[in-house]
Amino acid sequence: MSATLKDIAKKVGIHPATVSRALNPRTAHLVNPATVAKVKKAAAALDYLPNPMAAGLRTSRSHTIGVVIPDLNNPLFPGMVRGIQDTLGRAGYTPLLVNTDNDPDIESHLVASLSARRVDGFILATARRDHPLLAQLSEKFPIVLINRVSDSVQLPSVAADEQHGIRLAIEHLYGLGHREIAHVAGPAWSSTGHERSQAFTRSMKDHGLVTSKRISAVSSWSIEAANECATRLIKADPAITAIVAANDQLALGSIAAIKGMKRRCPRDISVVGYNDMPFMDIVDPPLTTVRVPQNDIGSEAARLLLSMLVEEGSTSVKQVRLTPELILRSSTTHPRVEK
Amino acid sequence: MSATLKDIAKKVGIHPATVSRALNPRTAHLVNPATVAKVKKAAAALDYLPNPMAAGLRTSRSHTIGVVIPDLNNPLFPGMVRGIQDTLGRAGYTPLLVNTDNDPDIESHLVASLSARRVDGFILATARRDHPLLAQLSEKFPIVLINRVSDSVQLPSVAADEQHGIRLAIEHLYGLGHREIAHVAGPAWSSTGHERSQAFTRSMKDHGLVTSKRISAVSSWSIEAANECATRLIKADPAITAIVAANDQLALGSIAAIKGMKRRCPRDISVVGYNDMPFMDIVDPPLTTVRVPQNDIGSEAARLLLSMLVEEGSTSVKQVRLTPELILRSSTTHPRVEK
DNA sequence: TTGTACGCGTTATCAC
DNA sequence: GTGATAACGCGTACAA
Repeated sequence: MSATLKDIAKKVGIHPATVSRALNPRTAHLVNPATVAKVKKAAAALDYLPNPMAAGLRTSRSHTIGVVIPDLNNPLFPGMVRGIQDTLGRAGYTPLLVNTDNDPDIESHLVASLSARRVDGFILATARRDHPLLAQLSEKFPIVLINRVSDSVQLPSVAADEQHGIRLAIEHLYGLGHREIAHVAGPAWSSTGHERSQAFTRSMKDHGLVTSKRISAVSSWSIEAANECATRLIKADPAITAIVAANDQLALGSIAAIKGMKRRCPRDISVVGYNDMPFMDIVDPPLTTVRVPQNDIGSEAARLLLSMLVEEGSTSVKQVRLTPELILRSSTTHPRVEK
Repeated sequence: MSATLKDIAKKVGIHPATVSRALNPRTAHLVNPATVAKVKKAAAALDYLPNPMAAGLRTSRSHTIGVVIPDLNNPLFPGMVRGIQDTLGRAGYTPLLVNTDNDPDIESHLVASLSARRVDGFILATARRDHPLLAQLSEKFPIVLINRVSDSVQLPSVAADEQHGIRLAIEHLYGLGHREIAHVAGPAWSSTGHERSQAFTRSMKDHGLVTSKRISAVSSWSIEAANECATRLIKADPAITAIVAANDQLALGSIAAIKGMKRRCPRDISVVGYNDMPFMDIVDPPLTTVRVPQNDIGSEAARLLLSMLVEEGSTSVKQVRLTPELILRSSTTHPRVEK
């Protein structure tokens, strides 16, 4: 039990309402500066902490944001979550973090329980392209999507510029002399997988390169799935000299496939990843990859949501795209000269 | 604005207090089963969600737990956090997660703001061995320490059995034939670093091996620091055939040091890590390491804290130790036979 | 078994 | 510039 407004009021000899006004920055100007000072001193002396439940009950705002991600163990997310935590925290908001494990039922359940907690808004990082929940939810709450965009509903979002990222990868390979480039694509249900796959096709076309039979999608974002997928691609077309993978796990699987076929990366086949997860600089070979600014995505999303919380009226839907960069390491090199 | 008890009461035609009793599992037995049924139906129809702020204001319990970790980006923590989230969530509690970045000032600040949020308890994963905060905090709140124990105060904790983990590593190396084993220890201020270092000395003694001049502590848990540290150790004593590192990062730094001295791991020097971070199976060489059950540490800590919340009276301080296991990979082998 | 009455700590709206 | 008062939604001792 810590001190309350009433305690301070008693100590200073004024009414609790005045104490409330004095302590609230938005209303402090209505109060005599001298009494404000006295109140503040008394508050510090009693080490008063405002009770957010009482305030929330009155104002029906919890200063709390629901953050829904698939899985914290996926190295993609801790960076984003930190970005969110840091900017929300600075603004006096607390993120409530939950994991869906990519299960729509669990997701519905968790979103419901966050609603019960009276969150003031949501940041959603779930990856499915279509989701019935989105439309309903966005009518009741301010929402920001991260690391994905929505197909159906038009919603505020913060994501990497996938088109640009994939282009960086292909320009790099093209510059090294590669022409026979394949794509290990992400699952079809995934928003990022879909976008990167489309970006691949477009960028290849822009370079005058063919993609037919050179794109194959995995069923899940796993090393094993990518291993199979890449093996299939290489067997189907032995002329391939480079692979663009839709993320780092898929790149690692592709490298495993290359090794499994007794060929070498990058000597025989170059590989480019996507995301730059931790430790991608010390795998074998160190992975050339497109780095996504994960922290920035998180903090930008938080900023966007906070701005939506103040200007309720604004109808414009902001869709922020952050620019990725290519990190050059050892998994890419010139294609081997034919003997 | 969702429905309230009053709305349900009006719909059913009874008093709000009765609705409250009917909906609260702990008091439902006081109510006519027939009216309970009617109330539940009405609640579902209006999709009533209890307002936790109002309940919390009344009961002064927020059903919220402060979870304080150094940095979510450190791969050690996501697993523990998931364990915490999952078990707390099942019990109707919500974790409030904050990062200290190992800065005591930031930590004090965050703990204060979590207190302001009226958390019902704390799970602390901060690593410093001594911390003035602990004693005070533990008087006001139920606390569980994870991944560390406290030197000064006797507090409930959940951590890995470091003694056992280090012993596994040394027995493994000993069994391979190693006798000249060095230890790249963690920072002195770190609880785990300290414990593992002590465990190393003890286990070596138990095997009749000498440790003098074979232990050196890094100043931070970084690959670079370990690189320097291991280089120093090897230069000082070229007879060393194996290194036990206090965690995986230090193991990676040690391997880098070995490579940097134009020697090979494991051919010239074997290395054992600790933690089994993600991707340690695909670094070069794949790392033999002691796996800590991170999820279990988290869920066990949550369970412990929850039990403390119900039985306020209990004075016994539980200190749980979870058993790690050795993961055999390719960074260890027989010592090279002298020519 | 159900209704009454009150208070948790805060803030918004009056009136002075 | 400040005080009085009511209300946010819920839980609970007490009365009926």
